[in-house]
Amino acid sequence: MKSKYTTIIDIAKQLNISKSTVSRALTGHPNVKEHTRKAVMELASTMEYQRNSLALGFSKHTTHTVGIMVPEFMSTYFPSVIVGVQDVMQAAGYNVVICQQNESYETEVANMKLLLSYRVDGIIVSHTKETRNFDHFTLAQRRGVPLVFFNRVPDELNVPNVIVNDYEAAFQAVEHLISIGRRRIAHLAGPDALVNSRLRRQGYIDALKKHDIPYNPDLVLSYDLTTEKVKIYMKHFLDLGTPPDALFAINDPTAIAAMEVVKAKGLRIPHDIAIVGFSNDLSAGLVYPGLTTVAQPTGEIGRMAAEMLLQELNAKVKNDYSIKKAPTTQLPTKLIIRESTVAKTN
Amino acid sequence: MKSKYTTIIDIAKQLNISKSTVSRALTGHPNVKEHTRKAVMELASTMEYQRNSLALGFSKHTTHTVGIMVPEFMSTYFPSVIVGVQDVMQAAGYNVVICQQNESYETEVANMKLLLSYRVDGIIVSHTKETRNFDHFTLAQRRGVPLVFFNRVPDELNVPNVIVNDYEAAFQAVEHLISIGRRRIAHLAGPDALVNSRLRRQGYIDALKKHDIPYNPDLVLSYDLTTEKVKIYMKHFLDLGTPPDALFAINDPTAIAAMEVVKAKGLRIPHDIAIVGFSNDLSAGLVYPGLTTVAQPTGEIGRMAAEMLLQELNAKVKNDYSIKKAPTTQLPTKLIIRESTVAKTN
DNA sequence: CTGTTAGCGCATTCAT
DNA sequence: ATGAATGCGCTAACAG
Repeated sequence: MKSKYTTIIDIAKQLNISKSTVSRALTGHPNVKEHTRKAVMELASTMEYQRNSLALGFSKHTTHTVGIMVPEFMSTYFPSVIVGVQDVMQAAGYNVVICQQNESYETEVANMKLLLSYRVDGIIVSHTKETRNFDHFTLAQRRGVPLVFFNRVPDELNVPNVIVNDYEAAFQAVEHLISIGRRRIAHLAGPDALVNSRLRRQGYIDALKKHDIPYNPDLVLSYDLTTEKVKIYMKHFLDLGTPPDALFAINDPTAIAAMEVVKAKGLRIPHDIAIVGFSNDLSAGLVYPGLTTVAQPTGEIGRMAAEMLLQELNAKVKNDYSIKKAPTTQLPTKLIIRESTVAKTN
Repeated sequence: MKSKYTTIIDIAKQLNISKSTVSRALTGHPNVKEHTRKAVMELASTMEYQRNSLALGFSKHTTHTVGIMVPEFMSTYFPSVIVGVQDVMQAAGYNVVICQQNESYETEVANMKLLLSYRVDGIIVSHTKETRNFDHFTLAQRRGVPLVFFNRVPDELNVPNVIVNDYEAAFQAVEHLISIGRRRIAHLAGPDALVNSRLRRQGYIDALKKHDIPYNPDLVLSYDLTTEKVKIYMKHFLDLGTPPDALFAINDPTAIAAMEVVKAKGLRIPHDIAIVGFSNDLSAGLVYPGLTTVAQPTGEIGRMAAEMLLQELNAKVKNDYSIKKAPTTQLPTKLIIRESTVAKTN
């Protein structure tokens, strides 16, 4: 099968020189006569030569391409991290391939195999909420493909990662609720399998403890991050004999879905129930009332993850994280106070 | 340089058979003894054999991978189209690689070259707002790589595409504003270079005409889709001697930014000014008041675009759109009426 | 400065 | 049912 793409052989034939010379001219090798180089460049341009990265990666065992795997991208969190990653990687001469898992473990495994089969040089990952088995990640490591995790970092793996202090951020968020006089604070938590979900819950618990508010398990529900469940669980909270006067939600979509339930029931936010989310999704500033939430430096998270991956890629001797501790970068969060906790005083 | 990846040669050596046999076993060729096949499969599994797609695509001139290029993904529009594309393409056995242009023409050209250099089999595209030159698209066509456009489809190119009836949808949206008694309807339009921007503006103009409302150029501004500009232009509208009593915005982010300006000025929505957006972004239902907007079937757009691309890929004889008309699919829109045009009657 | 050659991993055609 | 040989496009080592 003859491809429509121009090859260096086509160029070489036309110019009556060897393909090596063409290759050298094209890659900017010093040992090429200026005249020859110019001729090659010109012909390559008119013939619209398009380098075959498959052949190149195939023969060089390196593709100058990295993958980024995210569990979903319907919130603004992951897209803005991706933009940060692209910034840094492209500046460093790498291509970035984006894979989206739709929160499906199977898709995650399939995408990992896809990236490996295309021999990407490294991968930046945030795993799905379903992921319990991490063999596909260790496989990459065994193949010498460095990984950098962010946001959802498995406890089970010793890998370089970029995180925020979920525990501390949650602690502060709940302290804020306490500071505005709330005592019956409910928490809609994420799946226990997610480390950041566990950390945020612990921050919640410890903040209560610090302020001598007894921990009430009835006010905490872990759920699978689907909107329908929020409605059910939130209704359940509101139907309690003594309903909560505040809610700390695992993330902004959860908080916003909960707000809908509260408003539908005719309760006022924050008067009857104050609400805090997490991540400062774009929509947090748009909903009514504005959602108090923990801002994460998404672009910076992406850039840092990319920097860390570059470190791995450029290491003269590959880091072996089966024998030494993997580096971690912790970035600061910031509590953004809006009207869902503090009503505007006009 | 020795790769850490297992190859069919490794397997062949261990089993003392030829790599041809291994290849046949792995690809499910009929002519392999059951015993041999089983041995190969088992060893491949224990050695964690990972097929080298580079080598395969390289020798077969086909990669079973398609690209999708989107101008941005901070709104929910493009991500949900992508999910639709992935649905169909993955079911058809194709891999999907996502590229994001950040609304930059240069990035678009670079990403196109990236995809071509990786020899993707086809590409689904929505171009950036900056794109005026389409050579990178015709290049793909000349290379025999089929393209399918959606949302932003260049007039200049005869290519398969999936669209909605922007003209009709805009017409209806404006008629809705007229039906609630508005006569001074402003329009924040997008760049003229975008076909759908021009169509929406024409729908706006013709709806006015139909209802004998004189077209007032002072009430129409085309802009570059950056939030800062919305603030400036919207303020300008509101400062007019007779400010508009309604706004039809090119898209939801524009409408939402405009709402902020209106609210900051102490005006009421929809009482003083009614607002309509376009695309039914997730945030349209979250802002206060809820934004009336034109819903687009995003998932279906992605699925259709993928179906059309599969048609091209499976065509026994390549369609030559320099001599015949490219197919187009038009999907229905739906005006979603919320409180930004019709206040709730409690 | 340039040409020749080997080799990357795989499917495939041609032998056997 | 299996092995040997070929070619895909490119870079780099080697030879001049």
